[in-house]
Amino acid sequence: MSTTAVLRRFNRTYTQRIGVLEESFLGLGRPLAVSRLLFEIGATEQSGGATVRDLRERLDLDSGHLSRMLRTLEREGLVETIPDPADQRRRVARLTPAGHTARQELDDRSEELAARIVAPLTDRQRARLTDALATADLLVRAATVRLREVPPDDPAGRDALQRYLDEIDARFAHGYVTSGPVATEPGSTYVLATSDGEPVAYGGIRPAADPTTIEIKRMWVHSDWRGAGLGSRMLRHLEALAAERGATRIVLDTNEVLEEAIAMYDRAGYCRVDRYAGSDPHATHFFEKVTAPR
Amino acid sequence: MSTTAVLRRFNRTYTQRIGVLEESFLGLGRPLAVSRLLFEIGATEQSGGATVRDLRERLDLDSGHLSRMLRTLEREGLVETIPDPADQRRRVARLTPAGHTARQELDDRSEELAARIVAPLTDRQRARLTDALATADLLVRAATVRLREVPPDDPAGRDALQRYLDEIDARFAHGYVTSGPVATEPGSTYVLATSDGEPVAYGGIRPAADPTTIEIKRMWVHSDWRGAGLGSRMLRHLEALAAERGATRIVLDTNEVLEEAIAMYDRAGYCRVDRYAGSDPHATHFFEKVTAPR
DNA sequence: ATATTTCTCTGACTAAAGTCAGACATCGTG
DNA sequence: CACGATGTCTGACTTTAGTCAGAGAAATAT
Repeated sequence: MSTTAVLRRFNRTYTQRIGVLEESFLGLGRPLAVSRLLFEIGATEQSGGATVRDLRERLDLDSGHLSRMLRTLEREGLVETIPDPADQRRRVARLTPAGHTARQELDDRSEELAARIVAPLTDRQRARLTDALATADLLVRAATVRLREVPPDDPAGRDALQRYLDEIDARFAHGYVTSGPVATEPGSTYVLATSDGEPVAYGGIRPAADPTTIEIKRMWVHSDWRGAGLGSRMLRHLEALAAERGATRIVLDTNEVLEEAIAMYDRAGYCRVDRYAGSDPHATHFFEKVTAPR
Repeated sequence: MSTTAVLRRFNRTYTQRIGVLEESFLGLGRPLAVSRLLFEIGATEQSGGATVRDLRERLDLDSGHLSRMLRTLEREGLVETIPDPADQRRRVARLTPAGHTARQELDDRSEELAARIVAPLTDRQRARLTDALATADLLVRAATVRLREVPPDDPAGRDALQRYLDEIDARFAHGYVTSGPVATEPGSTYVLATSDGEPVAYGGIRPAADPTTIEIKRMWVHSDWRGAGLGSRMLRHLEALAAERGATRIVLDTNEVLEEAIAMYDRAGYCRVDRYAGSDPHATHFFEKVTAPR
């Protein structure tokens, strides 16, 4: 069966068998959406609560609708909203002690529901299901990652860049001298991949000396996401951008400590070349790929 | 990570990433539930349409609610309902030509959505996802199969019984003499497992001569469902019923052609014994299991 | 033939979800 | 400090969902 057929069949099974159960199980007197909201607020607690805007985006709700649900939860004494000290227009929602209790209850119910669903399975089946769902989870997440261009000084991009540097630093036995944030170069473009708003991959292109050559810079994939094909997807995306800009040759450099990256470049059809002009002084491996002129 | 944790995480991923997409994609002006209904009616077309009762069960809807949705579809000219010739109280719903078109459109959209979801994946990833979802589908279905007691003359039970006999017949090289429907024996209980209303497993118990012994009869698992652990689940269920009725010993017989069944009984702790009184004349293998008295 | 059960339908609701316009406060910028 | 942008809220809806009682027709049991 084709992937789409399997996906569609699974979707039917899933919504029918599990979606339905969920609603009847997690209601607890409240409408399901309100329960979900309570849950979501709780999920952001350690970072000091969520702003209304965050919640709206995460749950994809209308502003009026969300506001009303927040009032409902406040009336029940489960949530309190206070103005964000950093910006008084914003309001952050936080759970009250009673809210924590209610959320814990929800969590318990959810756990119980999951336990009930898998209860009829044998240990071996349960292990197979765990495996299958973990794989599916990773791949569905990977498939729905969003790539978008960001300015070089975008905070999420900066964050990704910092992690990239940290990792080289941590892996680099000889102590890597962080070169600090790069200045914006004309013609360079950076792309950020996010999942649930979290940066999961980053990379960019910049023109090289030769006008038909473009250099790929600062490719990074979040460590939790290695092996999900995100690296090659980002690479293909950047190659497409380079092609749009008329490049027929792509170069890039990397450091020997980034073994997975090197393997990926090999797989993606890059050839090892000598150090090229303009490469990073700390780089140890150099690649190029010549693409057919359009 | 535990199975429940993986299941819950997957559930979040799935509803957030795919559930949401689905609604925006498959609405097409109609409320989603109406679209689903249209789809479901179409799915039963080759068998001459679905009765209202069938639809109600499959979609788990209130009678009034469903009736109104059917009127909506009729008003749009997509569906027509006619009294069931076999039973004039029932009504069967069928798609009109326009309904077929609308359903096809839905189907296309659904296919397109699925294709879009998997588009960013590489071939290898797609294959992994297909695998994982097919496994998860089977296991989720298996986990949510419903077991219920049925009277010996329940039509679904009869159907299951017939398939059981057919299969022995087909496999039995020497030509099996079908013994016809068994008369209801006092104290016997039959259990039917259904998935989407389809019988997928069947079995029953009946008291043996010895009052502390109960015999398990007519265990059958749908061929599509072998290997999903349904057989052992049914077996455990019947054993529990037998225990409730005070049995401390369970016997059963089967035919050598049903190899998987024999393997299952071995795995489930049954010992091979000699032919016992009251066993089926065509049976070739006999088992017993002594359970601790309560 | 009468009573009972089964099946679908309508009426009359309540609850939840989702929309849209605009009020009001606050922030950043020139 | 005026001005546009941003962020949240309320009011005033419309649409879907979901419930429940009971009417009326047809089948089945007594």
